[in-house]
Amino acid sequence: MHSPTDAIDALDGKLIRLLSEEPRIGVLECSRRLQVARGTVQARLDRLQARGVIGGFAPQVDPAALGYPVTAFATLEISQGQGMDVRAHLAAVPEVLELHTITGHGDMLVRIVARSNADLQRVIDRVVGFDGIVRASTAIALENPVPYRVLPLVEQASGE
Amino acid sequence: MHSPTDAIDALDGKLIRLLSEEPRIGVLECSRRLQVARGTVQARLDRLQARGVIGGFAPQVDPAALGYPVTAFATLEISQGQGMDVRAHLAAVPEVLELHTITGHGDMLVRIVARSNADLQRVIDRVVGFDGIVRASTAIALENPVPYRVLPLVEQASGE
DNA sequence: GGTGAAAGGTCATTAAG
DNA sequence: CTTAATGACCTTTCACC
Repeated sequence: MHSPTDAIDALDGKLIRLLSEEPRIGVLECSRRLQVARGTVQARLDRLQARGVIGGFAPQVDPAALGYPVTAFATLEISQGQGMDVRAHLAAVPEVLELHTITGHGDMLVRIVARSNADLQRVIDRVVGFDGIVRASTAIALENPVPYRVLPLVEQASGE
Repeated sequence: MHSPTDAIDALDGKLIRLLSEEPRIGVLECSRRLQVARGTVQARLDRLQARGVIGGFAPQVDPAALGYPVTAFATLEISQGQGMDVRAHLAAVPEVLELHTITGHGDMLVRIVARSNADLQRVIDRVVGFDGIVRASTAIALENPVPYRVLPLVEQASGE
């Protein structure tokens, strides 16, 4: 980390956008489309990965296509001092895709998936069936008008 | 959607896990490690992508490394009939990474990021500054004990 | 820049449901 | 009989030195 606010420039932004839209193209093809030398692209990619801007190129798996079309968000109230145990418990549940601790009364926000609305009950029971979880409120996700995205942010950060 | 073959088998699961852990290895290397023919790996990959199980191989961008280390979740209450307008408005905000409609009183759940806690105020103002948004409550994400993951689900779905 | 190596495609054969 | 896996061959393309 060289500077505290290391920003990315326009070339970085274009590179990320290009790779996001057509991930299977290689370094050489990128250099052609961006009108820069291939070494430049290679260097930028290495730098972006070294700085953690690009985490990796893992395949994006869709839980719905795996047979888990139901998404829900659960807010959990945790009793004092039980946080770590609850984390370990939640991390052991495959249907727990994501867990954040949030501001509030020792609260956690959990993203869970299930095979059906009926199955969601089973998942919730498993999630909240643990000492230290005082209260839980669940909201089922109906639609997803804006699926997870980062590109608009990349373009803003790179000043395009 | 409810096709009888929407399950993945053990080979699919191992393939996804292998590609998730080491995305840089190619099809040929996968075939060697999994002890199957290269054509098999390619056929499985094509099938997984055709069925939507694997969405793509886009680079994973970390908003924090982009200069947006603050994550928050906002729950919005929408007045009747304004849903579509609100969606378009939220989709136009780069800091809005994700938007779900959820069960409740015409509610939406929004995942947003900001450059700092102070900057979060600006983002929230922009998010909620729109006719049709009746009320908003925001929770700042403090820690992320379980970052978004799908592998445990893949292993469960493939019966490993 | 040049070169060894992979990706991507097709094919016939074989195995299994 | 339908679907899938396999190994062989070929051409283009890329990654690495």
